[in-house]
Formats: sequence, structure tokens, C-alpha cells
Amino acid sequence: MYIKVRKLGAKPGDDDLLVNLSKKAKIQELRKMIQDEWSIEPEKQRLYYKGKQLIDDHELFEYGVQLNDVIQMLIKAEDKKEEVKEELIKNSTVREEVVAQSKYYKVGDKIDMRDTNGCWFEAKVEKIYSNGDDTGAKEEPELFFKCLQETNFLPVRLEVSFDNLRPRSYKMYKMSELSPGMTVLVNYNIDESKERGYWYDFKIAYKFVKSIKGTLFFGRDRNPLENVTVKFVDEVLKIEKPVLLDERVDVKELDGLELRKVPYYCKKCKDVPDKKCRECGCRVCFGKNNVENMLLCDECDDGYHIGCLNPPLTEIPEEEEWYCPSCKTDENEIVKAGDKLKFSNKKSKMPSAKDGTARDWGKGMACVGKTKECTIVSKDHLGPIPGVEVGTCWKYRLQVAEAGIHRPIVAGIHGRSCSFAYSLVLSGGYEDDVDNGNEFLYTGSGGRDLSGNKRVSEQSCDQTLTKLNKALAMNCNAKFNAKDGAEAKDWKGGKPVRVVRNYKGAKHSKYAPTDGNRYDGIYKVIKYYPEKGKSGFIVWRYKLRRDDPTPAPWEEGGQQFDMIYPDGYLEAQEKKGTKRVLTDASNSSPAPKRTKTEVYKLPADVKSLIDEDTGNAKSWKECKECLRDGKVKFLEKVEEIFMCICCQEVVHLPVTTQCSHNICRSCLRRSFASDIHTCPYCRFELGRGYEMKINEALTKTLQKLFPGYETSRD
DNA sequence: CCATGCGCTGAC
DNA sequence: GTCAGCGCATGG
Repeated sequence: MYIKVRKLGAKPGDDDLLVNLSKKAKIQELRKMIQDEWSIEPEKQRLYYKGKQLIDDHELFEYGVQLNDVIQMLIKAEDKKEEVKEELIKNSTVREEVVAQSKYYKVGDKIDMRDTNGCWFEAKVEKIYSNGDDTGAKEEPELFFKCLQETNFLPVRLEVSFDNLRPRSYKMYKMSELSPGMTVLVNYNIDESKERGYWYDFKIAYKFVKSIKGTLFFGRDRNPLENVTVKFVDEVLKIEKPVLLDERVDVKELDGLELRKVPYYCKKCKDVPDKKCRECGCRVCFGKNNVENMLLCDECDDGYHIGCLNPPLTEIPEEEEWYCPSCKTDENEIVKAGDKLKFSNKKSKMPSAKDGTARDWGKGMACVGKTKECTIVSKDHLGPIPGVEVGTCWKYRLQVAEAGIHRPIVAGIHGRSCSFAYSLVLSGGYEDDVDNGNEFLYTGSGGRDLSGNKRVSEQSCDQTLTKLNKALAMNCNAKFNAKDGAEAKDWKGGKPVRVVRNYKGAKHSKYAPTDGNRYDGIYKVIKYYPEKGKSGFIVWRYKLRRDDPTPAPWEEGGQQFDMIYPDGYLEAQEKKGTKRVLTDASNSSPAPKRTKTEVYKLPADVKSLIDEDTGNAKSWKECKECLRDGKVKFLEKVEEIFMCICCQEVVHLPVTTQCSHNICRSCLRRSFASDIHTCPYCRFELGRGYEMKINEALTKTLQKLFPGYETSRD
């Protein structure tokens, strides 16, 4: 498995260290590799993953580190005093606190406070005290300020020194007011410079027409990060200096000032208020309301309304720690927060946890998990996946799953016995398959002895028409018959099945790709019947025939695209290659060629439709900027731009409002609470009895761009 | 929770 | 080339 190490503040991809490690590797092994490559002693490496500091003697696996994940590294400062200071900023001390007075701040003040990453957060002063320690601040070095973050979500309480505190910024600069040399407060994302991030101090070096470039200060030591381009130039704030209480003038602007934008707390629901969310909402009711009565599990971080618990609680429990019903079961194993990592019950029960396994399972691609998930359509979506073309090739099944084409990683059929089959893979794993390209005979699953933790085996008993076999039978446009099977009179009326061919099918089929997995389009079940297979046991057989407007890859006009590899895979292979050359001069296999991205040219019909859609001229302009990055990137952008704010999917029968927002008509209708209709996105008043006119041009464009768009909903 | 599964690769 | 046997995703 390969992962990346990135110095805190480095640009993604710029100076990332790609390391090939087993997921069962210990943290010290990772440190050793960092030392070898970057000459940074292990003691000086502070490694972070998902907010946890990585500790020696634990495996990457235990922290849940996955393929291509990024480990952040902060290089520890030489100075011991600095560390003490950091601790002071971070944790409250248990020593006696004496209430104290500040010349600059009083309790209740709206301020900005800086955390150890150098990010400024809106907060209020809760308490000012001294405990005899020196905080190292220039002014009022003896004082500690206990501040509570102001946020719509879960507030953090920090105790900061004078230097990490200042009056709340409120003045928004106009572009014309900015000039080189100014130090301002900006929004920036250190990991993904194009995304929204947190708020940092920033010194302007250059000013361009629509952007500013300069130095960003981040981290505890205000490390300068040069050549940073700020994306959110409309949100640049003036930094306020501390003012003596005697000289203070009240700032009216602070009343009713909205909180500054920060990255979504929840990427799933994009923080849309009142939208129920199973990610960030209560685990029982999915509601996000009533946050003050929501308990967070100290183990899994999931939230629960006290009233939703069984039995419900009437008030927040006194104890500092609380564990949710699903984590509480292994109480004796729970380790205090900040203490060593807890060994999860599940992981300790896995076969690899036992000694005696000679083989290291964590190295290759055999046991890695998904790093992406297809959310364009739901898991039970029938038909093509918008944006995925016939002829698309992926190296691994895992990627096919991530693309949403065929979700299981091993199983050949994806479906639900209570509905239909959605997709299948022809991989030559069953001896009774017969592949003639436009038509093939597929074999059901089961009838095999999988004991001994196996995934495949030879047939050893009769198959039944249940589970996945039943699901695939349901696609056939005929009355379900679990005894004799059935045949469709009108086969095209059956439910669509996405079909993938795997290179292993080449054993018996000339239609299989030479490598990887290829999406071959939509097929339908003509008939299904039980029959004695080559093994002598009964298998269920399914006859499928292609029903897809796009020519198949083997037909005239059909296409087969360049192989898609997992992110970072080729780089990792390349690296392995060079390593081998260094140690063993005999072998120098060239690294696989990278595929060049080809500029995508819009088809003429799409182009004119886009021109017709004047209401979205600005949005389309933004999308078109991605054309040079290729078709995939362009479509991703279109998806992003034209996502409905209510249902989080590509807008369906969209209405374009006067305020230039696109919302599904059904979503818009649902959002109207009173006679006065407002835009659910920006609250712009659309007027009484607003006529929800569908944007025809946009609808048609989306249909053209995403095959299957029409059927992708309802 | 448990059962299922047309992948994947190191070891032999 | 063959094959044992792992974590993972998914459904029930």
C-alpha cells in the first residue's frame, strides 16, 4: 500500500513523499522511511492523521490509514520553551486559577482566537485568569484567556495567551483597497488550495486584477508559506489590533455579523440547515437540531440526542466521558482520550491479529479499501451511471466499484433479492459461462463451499434461485418462477443490467479485454433456467442480450479508452521501479506510460444548448474553464455547479431562479413554506405564486452530457 | 450482527 | 504457473 507524507503547509503534490508500506507497518517504520528520504530524525517528526497524532508501536492499520491517504507532518521545534508554550495554549492546567483583569479585554468580548495551526476562529472571552505561569506573550504574559468558539456546530474551548487573541475582524476589504505590503485575514485551504479553508494571516506581495498572491502564516510558529494565491478575494478582512479598554469605541458592525465561512463540517449534507443527515446528525433521528442536547460518543464521535436514546436521558450526564450504545459494549477496553490508541474489538478479532500468519497482507492492492464513493446515483440505481462511457477501462475491480458501475469488490452480481440486479461482471470465474459478445450466458452465484475464508471455490452443491440469483431473475420481463425459470416475451422491457468484462474472461471469450475491467454497456435478461452444469450440480443460467445505443467496444464505431489506474498508483510503481534499479541493476522494467489528458471539445449541439441557457451564462463559463482538463474533469465540474442545493444531486427538471440558482422543481416546490416564495439557497424573494418554469435548455444539455440522466432519478 | 463473494498477490 | 487465504463491501 502506498501513502503520502506531506509537511504541514506544503502544497498538495508539490513535495509529497510517496512511501510504500504495508498497512500493518508500525509507525516507527514510517518514521524511518521519512528519515531516509528527508533526513529528519524520528524524534523530530510529529505525524498526524485525521486529527490523531500517530504514536510508535501502533500499526497504520490501527489508525485506519488507507491507500493514498496523506499523513501530515510537523517538524518539532528545537526549543523546549516553545513546546511548553504550545502545551499552555492547548490544554488547561490543573493548577489554581486566579481570576484576573486584562487591560485590553473583558469577559464577553467578541474576539478572534488562534489555534495551534495558526487558524483564527471567532470566539467569545469566557474567563480571564492567571495561574503564575508565563505564557510568553509580549503583553500581559501572565494572563490566560479561556475562550469559547462561536460556531453553528460543535464549539471548541481554548485557553490562549494574549498573542493568540485579538478583537474580532469585521471590516471586509474591497479589491480596490488592497495593496502589496498589507497584512490581512484570508480564507485558505492548506491541503486543497482551490477549496474553502480556514482563516489565516496573510501578507500581500502582489495584486492582480482578480487575485492576490503573497505569504500565508500558519502553524504555532507562524511559519511563512510563500507564493500563496488566495482564491476568496471577496472575503478579505482587516486585522484588528488590541485596544485598551479605556480607549475602546463600540463597534456597531459586530452586531448581527454573520460567521465567516469555513469548510463544511459535513461534506455529505454541506451543512444545509434543517436537512436531516445520517452523517452529522443524530444517529437515531438524523436531525441536526437541538445540538445542545446532543451527546457525542467519545469513541466513535457519532452524535445522539439525549431524548433519542433508549432509554432516553432527560439531561446531559455529569461524567466527562460518554459512550454511545454501540461502543459501550466493550467498556473495559476503552482507553482515556489522549491516551494510547484503543485496540478496536473488531480488528483484534481478525485473522491477521493472530500470530503465525507468515504473510503480510497489508502491502499490495489485495486488501485495500475504497477511497472514493459514487454518490451521483444511489446504490440501487438501474441503468447507466451518468458520466461513465461504454468502453471505460479500470485496472482493478475496486475502481469499478468506486465508479459506481459495479459496487461489490468480489461478487459477480450486484443486486437485491427484493428488487433487481444492477450490474454484473464477466470474469470467467464460472465454467458454465458462454460469451458471444452481444449475447452471453451467465451463471448464478453460490453452490460452492467457501469455508476456510475463501472467496471462490469449485461447485459442490446445487445453486438456488435466492439472493443475488433471484435479483438477476427479477430483471427478466416475465413472471418470476423459482422452479423452472422464465423467458421474456418482450425482452427489451426488462430491467437494465450494467455489464463489465474482466480480462480473466479471456480464457473462454474473445470479447474480454486484455487487461483490467471494461464497461460494456447495458444488457437485458432474455431468459433464465436451472440446468445441470459441467460440475454435475444444478446451476442457474441467464441469457442476456445487449440493449445499448452506444456501439460495443468490439463493434465498428465502438471505443475502448485508456486504462484508468488508482490515484497515485503509477507514481508508486515508478518509484518501486527506480528503487529496484538502485539495488539490483539487472532489472529495469520501464514504468507504465501515463495517459495524457486530452482537451475536451464540446459537441456542436451541446454548445448551442449552452449558449441558449443565458440564465446560467456565468456558471457555464466556469464549467468551460475545465474543458482543457479533459472530459472527466469537465463533467465533474458540471456536476458540482449544477448540483441541487436541496437534494444534493444533479438538478432534475431544474428551475433557474432570478437569483441564478438552479433547483429541482420538485425540491423547490417542497421548500416553499408560505405564500411568499423565496430561493432556498439565498432567500431571495421570488414573489407570490412563483411560476416554476423548467429550464429546458439546461435540461437538454444535462441529458446530452450524462447518458442516463433522465432515468437516473425516481 | 452474520453470511456471501467471478479479487488479489506473496509464497511456493 | 498455481493457490491459500486476507480485508473489504454489501445485503439480509
